[in-house]
Amino acid sequence: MGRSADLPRAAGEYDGDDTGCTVLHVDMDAFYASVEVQRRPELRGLPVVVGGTARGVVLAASYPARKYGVRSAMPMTQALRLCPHAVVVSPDHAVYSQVSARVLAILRTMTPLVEPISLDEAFLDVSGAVRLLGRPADIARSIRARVRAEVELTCSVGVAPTKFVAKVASARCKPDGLLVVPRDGVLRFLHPLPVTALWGVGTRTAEALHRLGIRTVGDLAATPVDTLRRAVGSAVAEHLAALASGVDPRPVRPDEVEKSISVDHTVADDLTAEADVLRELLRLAEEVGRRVRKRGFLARTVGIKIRFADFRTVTRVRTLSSATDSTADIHRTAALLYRGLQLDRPRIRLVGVKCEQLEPAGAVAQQLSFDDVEGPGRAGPPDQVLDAARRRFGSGAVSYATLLGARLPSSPKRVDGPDDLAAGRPENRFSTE
DNA sequence: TCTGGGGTCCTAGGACCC
DNA sequence: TCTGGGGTCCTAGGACCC
Repeated sequence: MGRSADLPRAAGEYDGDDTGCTVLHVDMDAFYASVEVQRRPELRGLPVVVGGTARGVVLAASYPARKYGVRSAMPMTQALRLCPHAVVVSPDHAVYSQVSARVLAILRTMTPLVEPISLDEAFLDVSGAVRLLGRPADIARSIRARVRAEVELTCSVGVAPTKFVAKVASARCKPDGLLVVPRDGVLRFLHPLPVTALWGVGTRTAEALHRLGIRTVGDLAATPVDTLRRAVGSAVAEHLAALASGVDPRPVRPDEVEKSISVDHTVADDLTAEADVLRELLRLAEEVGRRVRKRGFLARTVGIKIRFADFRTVTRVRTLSSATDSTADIHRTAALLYRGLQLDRPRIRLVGVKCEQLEPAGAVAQQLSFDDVEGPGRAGPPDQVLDAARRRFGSGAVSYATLLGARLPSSPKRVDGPDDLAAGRPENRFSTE
């Protein structure tokens, strides 16, 4: 999403010689904004900013908007100060996913070795495709032409011997560009770049490096690793030293398995009452549980995240005695962790729920007991019924009565009592709207 | 200026076992 | 009676990426 450092444009600098290149990095240009312009052609040429609420950040900015200094991840309020006449569009992830799938389908006709990084970015290992499809640079040109013709969007492609260099190359030729960095041009290409171009150098690490007088990738390459270790820790030091000398052994991995599933939400108005927080935790637990079940996982660890009005953030996790995919288990654990914080009159802006230590549901030995014939922690029929109803009737079709209560405050005589409401306890009953 | 939501990886301390 | 070092698991926080 163009989050890397703003690098000077250098299209064509090394175009042509693709000796030693096996990796392509394909990056859609201003992806969400471009999709919105495509859906509404009257927006073409206008500053378009895709972003959520007043408390949100910019998810994508069209190139006309970038002329005003608007960037991804910038607070929405700041973006609108820079560009007051920007057209603000709410994100529509379902549509972006569909467009992304069409792009990925094109990439997979080139090679099965496609590693998606996000909806708008992917790496390709084309080392096995050259005999069939031609040189890496030709494959890159072919991808750009087909994405333009079939999806009617532009992308930029970096071609290089490693993932990291391919990624920097695509950032350097945006928008609508192609940049090839041959093996013997890697150091010449990397060393003049600012250290912030390195993968793994954010605000903090950049500060630490600047204190050592390191400003460019070349400076970093010339610094002893021991010096780096003292400044940024050994793992980061070794990682950066390798990247700066052009070494990046990470292969393109087409099938990464996720290690955690989480949902968090910044509320429009800070929460103060425990009942409201617990109700939000239930809503999030439902969502996380549904996704864990959809992926066929069981989770051994459940965690919460709480961010206060002053942006201080705390996390708590608990490892369960047996893995679970049940909304009730997830919510019960989340509520326990929240109560354990013993907060005194908190003002909370963000609440999150996370499942970790995921295991394939089939591979986990379920310990059966006599009074729990479904197996401890396993989703009982209610979760599955809810999941099925949502698939069939839409995500808003069914919900826990406690959550409905939040939307229907005046509903008369409900099935769950005020105690349940206060506790935000998931009842196994559900309602259909 | 006032900071989303989805993730990954690293560090460091403490518990516990051998 | 006092004390060692290594390995693994758990937890909290932080940096970073898209």
